[in-house]
Amino acid sequence: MAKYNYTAVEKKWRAKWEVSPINVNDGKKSKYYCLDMFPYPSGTGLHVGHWRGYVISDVWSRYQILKGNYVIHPMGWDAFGLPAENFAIKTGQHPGISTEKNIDNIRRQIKEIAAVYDWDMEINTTDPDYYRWTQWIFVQMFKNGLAYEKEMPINWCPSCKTGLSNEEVVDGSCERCGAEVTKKNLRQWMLKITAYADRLLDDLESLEWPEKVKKMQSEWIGRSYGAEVDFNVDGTDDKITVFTTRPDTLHGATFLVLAPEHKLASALASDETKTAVEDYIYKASTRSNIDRMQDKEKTGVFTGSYAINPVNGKKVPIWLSDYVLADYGTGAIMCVPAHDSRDFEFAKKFDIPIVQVIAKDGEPADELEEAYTEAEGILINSGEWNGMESSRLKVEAPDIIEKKGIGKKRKNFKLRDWVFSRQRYWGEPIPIVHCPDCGAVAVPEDQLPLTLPDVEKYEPTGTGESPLAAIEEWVNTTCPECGKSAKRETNTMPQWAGSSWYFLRYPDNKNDKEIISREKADKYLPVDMYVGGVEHAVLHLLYARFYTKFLKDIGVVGFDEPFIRLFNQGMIVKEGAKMSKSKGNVVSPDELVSEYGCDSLRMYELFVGPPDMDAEWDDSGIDGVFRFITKLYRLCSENAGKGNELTKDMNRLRNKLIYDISQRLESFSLNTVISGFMEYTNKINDLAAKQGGVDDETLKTISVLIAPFAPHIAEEMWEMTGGEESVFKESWPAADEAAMEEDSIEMVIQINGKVRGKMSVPTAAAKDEVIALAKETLGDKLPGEINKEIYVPGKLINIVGL
RNA sequence: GCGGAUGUGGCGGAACGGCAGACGCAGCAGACUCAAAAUCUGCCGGUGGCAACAUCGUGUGGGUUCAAAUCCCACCAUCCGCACCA
Repeated sequence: MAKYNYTAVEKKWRAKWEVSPINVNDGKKSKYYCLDMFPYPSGTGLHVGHWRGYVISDVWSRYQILKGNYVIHPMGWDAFGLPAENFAIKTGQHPGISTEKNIDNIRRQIKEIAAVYDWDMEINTTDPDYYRWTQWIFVQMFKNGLAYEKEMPINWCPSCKTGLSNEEVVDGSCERCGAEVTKKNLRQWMLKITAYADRLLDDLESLEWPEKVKKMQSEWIGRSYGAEVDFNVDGTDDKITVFTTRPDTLHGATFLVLAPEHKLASALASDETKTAVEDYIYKASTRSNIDRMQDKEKTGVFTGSYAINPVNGKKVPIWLSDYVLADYGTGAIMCVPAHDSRDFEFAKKFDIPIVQVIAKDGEPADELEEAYTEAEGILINSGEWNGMESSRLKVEAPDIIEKKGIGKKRKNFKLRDWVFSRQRYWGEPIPIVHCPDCGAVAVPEDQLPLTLPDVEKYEPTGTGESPLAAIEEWVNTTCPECGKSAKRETNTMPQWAGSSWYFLRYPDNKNDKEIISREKADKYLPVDMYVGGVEHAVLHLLYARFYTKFLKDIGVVGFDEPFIRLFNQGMIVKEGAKMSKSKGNVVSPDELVSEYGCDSLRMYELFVGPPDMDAEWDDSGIDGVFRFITKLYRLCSENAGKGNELTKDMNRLRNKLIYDISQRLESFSLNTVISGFMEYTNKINDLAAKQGGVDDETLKTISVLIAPFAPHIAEEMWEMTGGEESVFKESWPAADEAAMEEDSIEMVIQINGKVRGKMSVPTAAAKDEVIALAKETLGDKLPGEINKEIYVPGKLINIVGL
């Protein structure tokens, strides 16, 4: 028996593809941009989980090639980052060296996938020719007022010794290392992502992304509509502005609460309350986020001052509490305990009056058991608003308040500006010079890239300065505007900087005049399909969308959204846990490839389960795919070129195969594509045994269909059946539905919904014939009295007795 | 607490409201072998039965329907996201 020598076959075809690429840009085909989230070149290398995503995108890319497209399918390296830097701290070796080594290893591993990556497009975020443009974008943002400096308390990771963005803090801990995040007052570079909040939210709708990801982003942006209302502080000229989404409940506001960090907080204290207030403010300032989040019970302190509710003139006490966030809205809220559960809890605890202003049926309750938070009901206890519908008033109140001159309409976002500077070494230097006379000045564009200098110590200082601050000859420079001596910015950019725009660079990666030519941007972008893990749902994907919108505004590109379609592949887990070096459950693809071949591993990666679901890895399962490939090879080698005739039965199978595979592939059901190949190969084998062989037409069809999944054996089969050029020069076939018709079909016979028999009927048979035949088949099982006969053409008959 | 996803044999998983368990792994039996590997054939949810067959069975409890893994309601478990955003 002919043994399938996958090693030789795979080697042979890789060499051929090298010489004559299968994905050619002839300028006439339409483009299809299929992108992987580029990897961080870690020292551990790839595991089978990484492979899965790359296989999925490669299958899709090869399918697009067969559909006649020119496919942009590039790969690169997101190579700035902490592991390389930490390794450098330990060894004293420049992080660029270990990075380069890791890239070489991972490139080698990725080449084992045999994906159709265009390696001429390769990029590396740590390459000065690349980060020149990362810096260029920053300069453009600076010039457009979107990059600004600010001294503020930021999230600080004491372990990484650097500031973090809001997005990088997960449950109060550092997204990277898990250390508890603290606050630190630092001068920071910020990006004004909030200027794009509306567009980032509204444009989500147009994207073909998983609903889950869209939802996560929209909640992260968190837009809400309402009003700002001014409360005068009784007996002073001060006023406190609050933000509320429920201005309809204004008459029910019986107290105000300010964040302890509010600028009036200590000024509001009276002589009697001074000690308690100062004490509360101090305690709040020292508590960590985690501490504050774990708080179940509300705390607070009365300031001793009162404010005047502007709609009814009532005096309401002003409290401080840390459940009010200083950096959202105005840092102060009006509290309507009857209609907000947090205010209710606070009012109960501190014995503050609760005034109901909305009643579901127009009748007030004797005593509220809990806050009624719906905006549905009739206004009561609300002066001129009495009798109005709360749902309507909720929408109209901002305008009414504005007309009365006691506040204004307002919308708010949860999204905060992006803390963009890091106090670490291994990142892009921020291209800014600080001049005592001119202030912050951008490094002129013709002087970019501003390259990362060598340092003696990579260790972060922990003082809020990056290691670059220690290099005097680098720090001391002259002002690009006035020429006087000045100092360079020593902070670096976060890792997200390079990944927020990399998809733009691939098609024009050697352009030394522009980030990308507008012509190429128009021709090759945006990305049609983006494949990667769901862990970037907010971070990377939000930042990349923001960058794209900015680049559109300055005319670099002509589109608003970088990624039209997004696919999140499920994680591969082992013993129920994510693969990691520390858990010791990493399965490397290297041995599997040498033992079973690339085609087998590719197919097995898909066969493990639905591509968007997590899947448990089990090495032994790959045997099944390997056996299938062996079987397929044997079928082909025993029959190819024998001149067997294409029989009607075989042609039916052939067309059904085309139909099923196409449908499953289009709907991204890649696991059932693989099982479909197995199923049909079994059937074709059986039929071949019965009729004495398989024809070349059928074998050719299989090789075209299987080409995206197992490209090597596909080429080999194509060649065996007489193909002279690559199978990828073929077109994806269309099924002939007429040829799929069976002469007879098997129908199920049910009595009262239970299967009681089966029968074969001619496809063309009419309803009456089928029912008569069913009754005959049932014989004495037929119920005496028949209530109903259900006939589902081509499927079943259900006879329902009385 | 809120929101989302998932729950089917020993295992991974199939199944436009229409034969539950396709396909594969593991297992069992047989063929070929001196033997093993490879390969091939058959069996492979539970219970009862020699068998034909019957009966139960898709997390739990209800419901809709001639017919429910699939639709509806309530609940349980696991995973993920958000978490005082006023």
